[in-house]
Amino acid sequence: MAKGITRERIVAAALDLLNDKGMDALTVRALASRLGVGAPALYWHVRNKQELLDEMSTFVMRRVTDALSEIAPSAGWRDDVAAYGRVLRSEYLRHRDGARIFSGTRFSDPDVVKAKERWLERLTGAGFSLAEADDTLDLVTAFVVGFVIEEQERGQSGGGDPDRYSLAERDAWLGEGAELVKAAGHLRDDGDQRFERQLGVVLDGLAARLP
Amino acid sequence: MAKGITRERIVAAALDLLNDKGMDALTVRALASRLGVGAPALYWHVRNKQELLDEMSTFVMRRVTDALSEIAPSAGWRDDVAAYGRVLRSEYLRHRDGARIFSGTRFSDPDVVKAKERWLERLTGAGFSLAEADDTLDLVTAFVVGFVIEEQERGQSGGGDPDRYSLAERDAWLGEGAELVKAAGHLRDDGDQRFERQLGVVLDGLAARLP
DNA sequence: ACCTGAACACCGTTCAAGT
DNA sequence: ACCTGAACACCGTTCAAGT
Repeated sequence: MAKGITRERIVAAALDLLNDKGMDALTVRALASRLGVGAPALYWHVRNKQELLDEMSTFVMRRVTDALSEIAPSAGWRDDVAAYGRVLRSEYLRHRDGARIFSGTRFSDPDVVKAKERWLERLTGAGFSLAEADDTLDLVTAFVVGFVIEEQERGQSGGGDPDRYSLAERDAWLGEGAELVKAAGHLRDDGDQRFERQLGVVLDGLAARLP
Repeated sequence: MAKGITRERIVAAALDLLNDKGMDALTVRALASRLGVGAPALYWHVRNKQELLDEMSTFVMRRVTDALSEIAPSAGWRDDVAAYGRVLRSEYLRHRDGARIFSGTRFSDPDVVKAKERWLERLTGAGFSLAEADDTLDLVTAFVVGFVIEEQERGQSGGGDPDRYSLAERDAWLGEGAELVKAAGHLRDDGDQRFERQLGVVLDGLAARLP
């Protein structure tokens, strides 16, 4: 039943399965059964599991570039770069462990890479040299990836150690001699706010490079 | 022969194996045979594979904090934070896929977390509020993690597609309509230099938050 | 062209048994 | 206390065979 397996349906089901059960449970057999077929059936549409993972990455990155290209160029480079960072973060957040799994992966689709062109145009148009524009995108990407990896690790830490991040338990676990660490833990606010603040710092640094 | 397997020897051998053969080849059986014992022997010293991976993370992070505490406080916060970033990067670089594997992981040793205390002291002493100091360390950590993930992915891309990153092939693969992307690719310099430049941007942004 | 059934080599883990 | 041998359930992948 529900036949007509296609490459796209496989990728979509794989992303669903990843969100439901996590990376360890993303197995060829579980994926196949979710699609109502036997495991070997998938090998007709996909060379091997690695190719499936690559396809998933490409799908996610294509969503990123689609979302990015829907952003109308705004008043200045600062808002544009901020929007870039926010979109990248929110697309990573859609998928369990998205930043760790889908960052720094090679792309099997040239269009994904070519989407960078528009952003280099905007930034060089705003007064950045090409090298600076390239650095800018790299830097913001690196920050977002690192930020969301931490964020997702903390969020869905699931399973083994549920209240490692409960403040009281954490304070006790830290013991003596870490008063600032404890106090900082209690100050720690919402992920969105921390992201905006830290993104602001990066943008300030970039602004300092412009005439 | 060569008995006397201990927890530390297991972790060290696991890190060696990771560097030699990569994450996929880091299997309990391969690790055991490298230590001259059968696979079940490891389960006397370690509860399961996840605990082994946690122990590896803790080991790596302890090296980071050791390296960090050997840095004498310098003239100003800027050099201190720069040194923090450089040490974190170089320790990640010691291990294949180090940034992806060892970032954002939970720590099984309170001392590793407590090492943060010294850095919060330095930064608050330099005029940052506690919240700003916490943001500062988070931001630099996030940047380094994201940067090194990309760097290591590119570096040892090994296996399947060896010259995806050869410039000529890449230009051809990109096709038409991505002239800035191509030009930026040719401008791209050494990883150390890109790291220092981008770290400098982050530090400039942090400086803008100080009185 | 697309899928199944059976099989292969390998994996993490357990457990009785040895020393 | 520490390790082995044999076994279990599961994994990715292949391949002949079905339709």
